Amino acid sequence: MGATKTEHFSKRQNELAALAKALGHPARVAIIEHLLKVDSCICGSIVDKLPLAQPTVSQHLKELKNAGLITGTIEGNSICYCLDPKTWTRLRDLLDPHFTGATAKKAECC
Amino acid sequence: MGATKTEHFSKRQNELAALAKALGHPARVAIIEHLLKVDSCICGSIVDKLPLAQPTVSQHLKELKNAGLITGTIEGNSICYCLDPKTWTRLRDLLDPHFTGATAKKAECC
DNA sequence: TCATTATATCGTAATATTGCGATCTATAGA
DNA sequence: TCTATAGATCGCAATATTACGATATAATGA
Repeated sequence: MGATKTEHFSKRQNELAALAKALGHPARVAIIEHLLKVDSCICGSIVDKLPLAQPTVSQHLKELKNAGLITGTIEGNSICYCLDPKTWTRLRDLLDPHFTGATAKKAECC
Repeated sequence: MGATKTEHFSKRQNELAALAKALGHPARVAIIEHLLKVDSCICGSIVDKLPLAQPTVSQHLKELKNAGLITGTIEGNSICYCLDPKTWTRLRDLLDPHFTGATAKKAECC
């Protein structure tokens, strides 16, 4: 009780759920959108852009990294975070059948 | 503390996060995929397809409904759940710039 | 070497999620 | 009306997430 029963679901379902979960917080969405905007790799100045304390941002970055959505590379004194295109492609592929199937439905299915 | 500071983020960021969060559990992904598969509206037989008790499934359905990803219509004695194409279109639109931007990045950005 | 800067980690409090047994509600059918 | 069935809701226990102050780590520059 309380713990998600991941073992009862398929690898694919768990994979999609894990990626979606990583995006399931506005701070993490904001981080992603910031990385998109600055285009070049931004380092820890992400902290300045968010209304959260440094340890909290660090924790969110860690979760995004664990999910594979971003990478972090040591750049001298600081860390360079950027989006990982591989994982985003994967997420798109995982969601594509859902988008296609769901939007093909008639609005008043029931 | 412990409560997400949603008010500090944009409406768009919160909207995307809420949809992603709703998909952030394998059971809910499984429900969505089942609804996609049966194509016609399936009712409460979803419970039989999942390795979870009826109250738990009901709760997951509620969350998907709150997020707007599915609709539930009373059908005599039972309830007919189906995907809501509007919300799926919206989610695709919200994610599209991310996919486009992220996959356009060179792999070795750092 | 020592101070500074950048970031991660620890520890902890508040809150949210997950899961389910028990129970409630509402419709269907006898 | 009575009973059965489908779902929702309640209440609780276990666990996970969110947030942050304090502190640790590691590279930079004086």
